[in-house]
Amino acid sequence: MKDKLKDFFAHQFESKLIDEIVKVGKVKFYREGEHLMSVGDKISFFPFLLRGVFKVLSEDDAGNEVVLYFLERGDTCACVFINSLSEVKSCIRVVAETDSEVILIDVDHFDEWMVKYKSFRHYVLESYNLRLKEMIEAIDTLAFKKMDQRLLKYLHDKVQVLRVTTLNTTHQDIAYDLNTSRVVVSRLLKQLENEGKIKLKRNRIEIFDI
DNA sequence: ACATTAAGTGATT
DNA sequence: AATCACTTAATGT
Repeated sequence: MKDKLKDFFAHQFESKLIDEIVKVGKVKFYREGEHLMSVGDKISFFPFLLRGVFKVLSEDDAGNEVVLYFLERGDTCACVFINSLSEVKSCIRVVAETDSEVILIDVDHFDEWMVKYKSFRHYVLESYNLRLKEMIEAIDTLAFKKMDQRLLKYLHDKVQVLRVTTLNTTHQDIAYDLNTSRVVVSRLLKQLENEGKIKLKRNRIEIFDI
């Protein structure tokens, strides 16, 4: 297991840092649908995603939720960084899209590593930048795009991160992720099917070109 | 065969 | 684009 981790980080971090990660990190498995973090959770660790896909959602008091972006191998949750420094509670929900493997590091190491390791600083700033970009993209689609375009982006993103052409999901689940109604999703999907872009079956969507 | 859940559709706001 | 009310289709027991 340790060698596996070393290989995983080898191109990213200096070896001393890798040793520390291996020493203090705890590897954890998440089943599809399990929460890595819920709204209101106190953040006591930060994650490196080793395998699998997570989706990051924003959720309000009324229970409305919207998918912001997906996380994949090598990613981390930048929202955590903001919160790592102070004792803030999570403003987002992170849910496993597939069975996943994560290495968790206690936030206590964060400050120290930021000072000690250049590669860590770079990694943090880079992923922060990346998440910010995705966040802006998410805001953009939410504010300016109509539902048909939002659905297209959703399907596109999902196919990309999961590296599949067939999604095993229901119209209702998509509706939850986009915070709209099932009927609307069904109609828009039907339209895409008529355009020859997808093929619909029960609990399944085959995607040809998006 | 029957019940349950997913998906399709017209009409209305 | 949302909601209602209803139908049809697929799937599990």
